[in-house]
Amino acid sequence: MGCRLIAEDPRHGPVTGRIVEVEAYIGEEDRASHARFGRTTRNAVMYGEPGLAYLYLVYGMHTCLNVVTEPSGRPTAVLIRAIEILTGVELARANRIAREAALKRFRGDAAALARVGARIAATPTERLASGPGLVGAAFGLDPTMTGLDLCDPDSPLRIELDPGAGPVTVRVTPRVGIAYAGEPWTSRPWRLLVAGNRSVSAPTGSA
DNA sequence: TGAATGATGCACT
DNA sequence: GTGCATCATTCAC
Repeated sequence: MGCRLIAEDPRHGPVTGRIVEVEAYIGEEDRASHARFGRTTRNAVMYGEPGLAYLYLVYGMHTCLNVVTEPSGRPTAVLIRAIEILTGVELARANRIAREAALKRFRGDAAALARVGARIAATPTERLASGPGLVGAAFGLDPTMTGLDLCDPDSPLRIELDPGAGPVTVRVTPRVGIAYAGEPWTSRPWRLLVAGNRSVSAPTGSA
């Protein structure tokens, strides 16, 4: 929280933004975590070095970005749920449009594509990455980026301190979309968000 | 090999 | 507020 995410596009430059909402997934005992079944091919990187990126496809279409947080052998990760985009805004919009076009397979339906373009052009900048799937779309992320070192200043996908960020109030709530996990995991206050920030995901963002 | 199921977002009512 | 798109990953057989 309070750091910046930077995604370098070799052709079009970087998109950067401030992380304003995250969720923690802690250990195999956390029934909401991808590590709840133990180590698998998909989640192996969660057992790796802290600072590595873990990206996966959810609901068959959205890419979510996580950061491994604890030393090797203990599967923990933080899901980046929302970002306030600071630079590369137009590239972020283009990424959003491209992702949605790919998703809907318009097959040359120019009118439908134009409607998506118009809607995203009208989306306020602060809502371009206000959800975990939207972060993936706006920053042009995909699961093949798993394993990148987010702490490496030379990495095309990285996290840096944000000296420009002033003091903020951090609010905690239960995590979103994990009803299947059961108690006590559904109630654990492991979602963190910047209070009052307009880039926080709806609908619980106002909580 | 097969079936169930999501760490979601959008269109429509 | 409800329904749906869409498929990799997972577990059970």
